[in-house]
Amino acid sequence: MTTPRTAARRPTLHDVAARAGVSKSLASLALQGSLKVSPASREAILAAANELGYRPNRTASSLVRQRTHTIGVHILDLHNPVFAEILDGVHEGVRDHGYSTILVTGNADPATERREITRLLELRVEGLILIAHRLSDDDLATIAGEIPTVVVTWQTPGIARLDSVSGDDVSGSGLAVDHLVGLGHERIAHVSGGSNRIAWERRAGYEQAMSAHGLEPIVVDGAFTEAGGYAGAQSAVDAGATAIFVANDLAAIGALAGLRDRGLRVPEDVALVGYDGMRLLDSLDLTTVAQPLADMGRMSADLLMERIADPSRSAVHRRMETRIVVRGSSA
Amino acid sequence: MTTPRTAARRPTLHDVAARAGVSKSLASLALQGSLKVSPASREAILAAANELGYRPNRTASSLVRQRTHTIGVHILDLHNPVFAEILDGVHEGVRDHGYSTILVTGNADPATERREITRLLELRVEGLILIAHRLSDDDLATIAGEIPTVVVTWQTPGIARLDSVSGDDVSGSGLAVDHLVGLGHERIAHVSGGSNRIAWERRAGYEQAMSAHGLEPIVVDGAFTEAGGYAGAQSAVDAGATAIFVANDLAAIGALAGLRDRGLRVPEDVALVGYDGMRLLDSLDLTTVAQPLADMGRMSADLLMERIADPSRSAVHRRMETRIVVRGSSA
DNA sequence: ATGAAAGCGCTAACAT
DNA sequence: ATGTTAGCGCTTTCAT
Repeated sequence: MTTPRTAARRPTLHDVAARAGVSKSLASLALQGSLKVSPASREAILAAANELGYRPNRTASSLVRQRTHTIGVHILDLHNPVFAEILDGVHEGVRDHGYSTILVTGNADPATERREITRLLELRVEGLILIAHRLSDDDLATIAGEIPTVVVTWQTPGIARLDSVSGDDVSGSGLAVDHLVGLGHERIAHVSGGSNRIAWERRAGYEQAMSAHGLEPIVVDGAFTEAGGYAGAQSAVDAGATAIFVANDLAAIGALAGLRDRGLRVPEDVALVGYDGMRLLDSLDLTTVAQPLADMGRMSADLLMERIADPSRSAVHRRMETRIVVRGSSA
Repeated sequence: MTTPRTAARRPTLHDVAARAGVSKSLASLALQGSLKVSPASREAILAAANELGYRPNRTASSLVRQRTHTIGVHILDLHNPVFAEILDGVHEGVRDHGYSTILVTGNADPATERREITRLLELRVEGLILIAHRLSDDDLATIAGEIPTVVVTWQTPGIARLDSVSGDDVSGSGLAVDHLVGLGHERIAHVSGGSNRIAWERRAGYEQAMSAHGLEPIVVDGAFTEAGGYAGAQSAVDAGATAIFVANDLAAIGALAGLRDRGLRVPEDVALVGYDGMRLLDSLDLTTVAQPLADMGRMSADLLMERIADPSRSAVHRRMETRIVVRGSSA
């Protein structure tokens, strides 16, 4: 237990110095572990700090140092485990470079998201990693012009200084189609992910691959959510599909439920393939197009550090390798 | 697009004031939307701020205001969707009271966690919400003595000023056992959640309920992870169980896989019940003991606000209502 | 090895 | 309605 303090006010460096009988500056040096503080003073200062329950005030030190050693991270949606897996890599990378992170989320609401990212900027984070976002290109350009920024999950070419890390969604979808075709399926439906960049790319990849195989595409509306997958899968079977390629893993889990509630078995009656590669799908025995999630996070941290070192270099866009992980849902 | 700035330095209030031809203080007032600024000045100031791409520096304003309007939130593990659901409630509650949040996680590693929470304190957050943690009682007491703090998911009685929001894990487990007994099961196994407070309580609830029904408890080691549930479920069937009560939902998903890989069907061969009530389980058709997750988060924000208003009131511990949600895995 | 002084960017009396 | 002044808690020259 620490020593009681006089009501509200937290002890400051001034208090510590006074108690140790030294100047503020010496106390500051000592707490930073400087070598030019005599052992006696150091000891007295450390003891005083301890007795008072002193906590350095970072807002004050950031202000004078003009550095926060902090990276701001925005996550689109905490409910999708995919983002947590990307975040693992981000954390590891950022920490290795001696930075800390502040995490915020807009809960997939554009207005909230904008507010939260603005707050990060006002907090003077030294870099920004956006694990998916709903920002306009204008906002994105403004932000990237102000502070080193990297976007994970897709690329936005044409914005100066904005780096990105993404998978190749077009070819990834092709992998899913090829796999299903290889299994002998012809009526392969795609449950889309809605109206967003990633959903379009995955859909385009699906359509390209289908026509490359001389097959008729069957696209049904969906969303990157369980509910979207649930309804989408049912529409797909109504359209006569024997195999379904769902736009992401979360929706694929919903699709599983949609099929079950129709009394259909997977894979006997309908084959199912998802997209993203979240770990949970292993337990569910669902085939998926897997992205190297943690590596993507790690890579985004690395790119960010490079841009912090050289803020004006031209934008770099990294495409990560995607592969298909075949499991029981398409056996 | 904003006006280019002279290399690195961000514009300050000083720059804005100079450009608008007024004093710093007036610029400050205007940007805060004060009414005692003439329309002409206001306009000039806003225009200048806009042209310069001015962003208020929060570290500076927090320092002088002695307030951050920020609540620190620690999450044990971002991979477990349960925590994201609790967080929804936290966000909503905190926002309603005019605060923002800074989110950190220790990734279930005690050392990292301690560092992250320390950082929150140094950042001068005005309150702390711990959505599960691995802190020692000593650390917890120190922190709660310094700053309003509430722990979600379990209670730690005997620490002054430390509030909590939790479910009743003992009676919750009883609900699971009662349900399974009602279905005619007698060989009901429990896959434990490891060596932690919550796991012990759920196990104790299970054992109490079993003996109340005159049944022999069968406890096998597990963990709050998919891997734990996978192995645990297989041990349970080896021990002759016809029904399995798993310590949490994530492990229950693992259990599903474990049973599937043994060629066992759910619920025909083995009935399965989880604990937590995460939304995902609806899609998976898994029965679970559900806690009102978002409500728990919301409640923790409310308690925190009450404690901020009255820091010295005695600790309050809220127990939330738990209920069983029956689905196909125990039909 | 130690202290005095200046100042980071901002706000809040207190003048006027 | 607007400007002057004095800090918030800290770090960092620059003396000594």
